[in-house]
Amino acid sequence: MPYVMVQIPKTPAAASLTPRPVPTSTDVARLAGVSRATVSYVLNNTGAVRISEATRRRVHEAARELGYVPHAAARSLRAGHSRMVLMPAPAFPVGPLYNQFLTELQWALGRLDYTVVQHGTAAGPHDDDAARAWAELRPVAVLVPGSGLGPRGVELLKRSGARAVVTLAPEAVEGAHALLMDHEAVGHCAGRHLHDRGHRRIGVVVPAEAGLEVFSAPRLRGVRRAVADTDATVTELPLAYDERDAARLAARWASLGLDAVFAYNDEYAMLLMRALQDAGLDIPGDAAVIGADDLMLGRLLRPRLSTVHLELPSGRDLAALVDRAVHDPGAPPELHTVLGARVVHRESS
Amino acid sequence: MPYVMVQIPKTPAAASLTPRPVPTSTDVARLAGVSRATVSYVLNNTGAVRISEATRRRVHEAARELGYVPHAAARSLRAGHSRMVLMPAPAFPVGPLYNQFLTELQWALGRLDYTVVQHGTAAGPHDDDAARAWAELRPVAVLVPGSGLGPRGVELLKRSGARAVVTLAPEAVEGAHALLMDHEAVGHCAGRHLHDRGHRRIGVVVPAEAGLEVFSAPRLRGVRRAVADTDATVTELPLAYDERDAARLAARWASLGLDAVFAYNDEYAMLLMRALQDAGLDIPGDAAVIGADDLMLGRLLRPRLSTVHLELPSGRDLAALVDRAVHDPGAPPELHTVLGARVVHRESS
DNA sequence: TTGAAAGCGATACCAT
DNA sequence: ATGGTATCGCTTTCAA
Repeated sequence: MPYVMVQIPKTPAAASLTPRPVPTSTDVARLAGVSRATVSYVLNNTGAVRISEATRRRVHEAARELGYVPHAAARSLRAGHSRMVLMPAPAFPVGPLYNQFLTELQWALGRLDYTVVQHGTAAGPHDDDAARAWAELRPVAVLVPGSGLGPRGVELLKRSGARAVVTLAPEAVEGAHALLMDHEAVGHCAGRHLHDRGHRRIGVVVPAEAGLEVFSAPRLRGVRRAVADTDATVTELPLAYDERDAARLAARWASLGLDAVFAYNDEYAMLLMRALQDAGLDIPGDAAVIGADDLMLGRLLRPRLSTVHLELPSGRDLAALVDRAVHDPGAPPELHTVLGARVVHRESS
Repeated sequence: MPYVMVQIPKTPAAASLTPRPVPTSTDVARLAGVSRATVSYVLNNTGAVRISEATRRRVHEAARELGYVPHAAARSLRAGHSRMVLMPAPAFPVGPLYNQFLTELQWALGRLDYTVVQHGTAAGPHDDDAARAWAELRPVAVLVPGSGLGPRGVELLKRSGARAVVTLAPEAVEGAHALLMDHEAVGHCAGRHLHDRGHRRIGVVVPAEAGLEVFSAPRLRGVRRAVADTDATVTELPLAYDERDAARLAARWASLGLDAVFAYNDEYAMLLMRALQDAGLDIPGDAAVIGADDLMLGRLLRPRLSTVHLELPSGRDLAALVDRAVHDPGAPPELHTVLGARVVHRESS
């Protein structure tokens, strides 16, 4: 590590030679002079059993003194279930929109007394190994962002005790609840908007970055669908998220003969718009530009960036869905369409 | 939920009336006609014990047929340890920089065979409850972003078996390894840059958004320190991340009598710069602006945004630190300074 | 009001 | 080469 490094001077070297074993409820019981059962009763406030105030105090005291913390694994092993909601880390780079959604969701599930846990192992395409890794933790519910989980994975999770499996992706998976993020609708919106405003030769930015095809492909399809049966054409425009590639694209803009572009999202839109302007093109005169995600960013550009505003489900609603599903695992999968897409027309289109 | 909803038509209603219990190693043993011990040997490829090829096949077969997945809780209970690295969700809104760092880190730890788990419960300021919640999971290591964990929390985690506690914050915590993100250095950089270029009345944006004080306070201090013993003044400028507030600030700009501003980061810088431009001010003539984080965004603005480039530790390095610490829990805490900060001078300052 | 003991699922030692 | 069994930490039923 190429950084300054300092050893803390004062270090009681002897302290950790024999690291004390982690205190268990047995230790607490011994110190308090009661049985393990009593410890459990006191610390869990078991209603059905009455324990004298004096004993309670002694137990709490002992627990505090030892720094006792119950062992979640042992507990859920005994209980036969946990309240862990597992969420694999998304396989795609997440934007601010999605991030806020995640935060909200975690908070909402926390309020419902679930423990939210993001598992570092993402799902490859139809990857049963990933599903198995998640299943080992015996979560009560699994929330999978993006594709990558197949029907077999869902079955595996359910057979491992997951009472609810929810996917958050463009397409539903057999057996799982689905929050359908209809990215085709996003493209469709944008495409129709551009067509309505008289544009006929439409470019669609497709990010070169890996992991984004999940979103970019349906968005492209959406544009195609929007102008099908018209005289408009749709041209795919691969673009990496860096200035050089944007400049290159801008340089050959004239030769492409396009009059409008749906730039995948606001960030790519900004990148491309800047490159086009630097190449001397007028926005929207020479080329209309529209992004997506409705980031603050777009409002600050000149001309102000038109965009497709996306409405993600609220964390509270999704948390409620999970809770419902956990309570009634037998219920048939719910399929929700959760991407409200609408054009916010500003000045760039 | 205000969205289209569809019930999947085909639902074998009877299938889940009595949800089959989750298969255990006992079930596998029974089906394969062997003992649980043998099952364990086979599935874990135990080297010390030799099992006939025929038996192995039968066991694997049975496991596959039942969809058997080992129970992580039971396993780690028996083993007395796990390879879970726990990371509380950061309490502050994370930017793209930090996000990429996290992704890289997860990947690197995964390569070292750790299971990375993000716990939804963030730490309040010196909140022992949060620490307790994490300790219940008996992680082998805990990685805490931001402040919020006190020495007591560290002690609690260690007494619960955590072999490494690493904080990622501006200040070290007694007993824990620390990756010191020296945000004061960021402010110092920016402050000195502005001063060197002849600016004397310096404003410093302090985001109004909650959770950001952890970063904004030391950055402000850094600027103050940079111009201490000079004739320059430093003015604190509270700013919410929205256009209205930025416009308000821009409107009273003249009355503030400032000639330069360190805008906390590139996003706030863009917001403010736009507002100032809209108010008719020339950048950098009437007001020099510098941001931080060196986002792509800044290069696309006109004038191009000067910024403080931050060098975060590589995920691989941090993963290595964690691994080292896990192997030698007795070692004294390492203190690393991990924010390489340097000014990238462009056109806005 | 409290304690003894069974059992959750997986593993590893010690027999056979 | 395989099986019996004690054990990890905790909860809960049943007895006292």
